[in-house]
Amino acid sequence: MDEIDRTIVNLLRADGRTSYAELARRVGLTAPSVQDRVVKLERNGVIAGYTAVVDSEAIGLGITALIGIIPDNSADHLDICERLRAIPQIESCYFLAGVECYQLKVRVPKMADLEQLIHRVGAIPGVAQTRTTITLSTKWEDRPQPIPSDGDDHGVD
Amino acid sequence: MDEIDRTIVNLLRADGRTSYAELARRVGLTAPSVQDRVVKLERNGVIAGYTAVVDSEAIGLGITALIGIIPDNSADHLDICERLRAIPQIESCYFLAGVECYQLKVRVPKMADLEQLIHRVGAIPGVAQTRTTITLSTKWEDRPQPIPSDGDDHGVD
DNA sequence: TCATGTAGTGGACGAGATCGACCGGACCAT
DNA sequence: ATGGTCCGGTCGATCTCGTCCACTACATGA
Repeated sequence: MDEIDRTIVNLLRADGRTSYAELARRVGLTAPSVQDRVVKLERNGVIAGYTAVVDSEAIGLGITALIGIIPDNSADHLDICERLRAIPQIESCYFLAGVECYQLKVRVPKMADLEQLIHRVGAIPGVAQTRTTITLSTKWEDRPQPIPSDGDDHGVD
Repeated sequence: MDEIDRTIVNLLRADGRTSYAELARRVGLTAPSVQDRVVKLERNGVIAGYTAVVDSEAIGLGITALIGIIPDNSADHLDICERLRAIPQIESCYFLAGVECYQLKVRVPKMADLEQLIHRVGAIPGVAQTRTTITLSTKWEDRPQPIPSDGDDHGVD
């Protein structure tokens, strides 16, 4: 994970379809060696994959909400987690240090779908209470920040 | 936005580097017509871009936190938003319906950076209070859900 | 009936991806 | 010092892919 790797990762975060040839020109290497580095970054888990960034409103998922979950004492977190994962509308799921020990980011087409979703989450065994907040607007989302160059490889070779 | 477009978008969300030739094979068209569709999806804003999915821990951003902002009465939201945007560690920013009218998702290398960040956000004029929650683990994040096929193009041609 | 617009096909050509062979410096043990 | 080995890179050949353009099929509407 040297300076060149960081540059490659930053370029691929800015445009995930950048060709190896273009990356090579940017970092001053040839295409095969850039490809070699990218393959290694993928194998090491630094690059987990590539995805198209889609406007959720344009595909009919106009409503975004955050749902906090307060568990009861009997909560089996493996089970809760599994049941949450089975709900496709939950795009993100964080385990938090706080009373609300999960926060979900969900997207649905209509308010009725959100209501149904809240009921479904609330019905999961071990969930004592949920607290839902509608997002009025998304100012920005998943903006890549520059990779810190503190030299440490953080355990990933 | 027909069934083929939805398939293309789903394929590109699953792997943003899928070639036009491969997409063409999957949807039963030729590469040029698939490219034509993708270009239109990009122009219409359905596909906003492409990005590499990076493991934040592997690049030294091991700490994720959620920061809620409670504004005071004098809050100038355009100004707040602009100042928040200038902080690179804030990866996402939602405007919410609630007492905490913003929620930020931030990533930093170390706790000391988080502390500094909280002070910086708290010092923004119009911010009365912040409430920070550390994420102990990310169960999953930005999982793409199938595009609802309700036929409506949602105003985007 | 005939223009017109839309979406797709097929071919051609340049660019990119990918593989194997080779090169040179760093490191290590003899 | 010498030679072996590993690592990362380059070079060249080949195959695939991207991209442009001309042509076709089909639905729409005057």
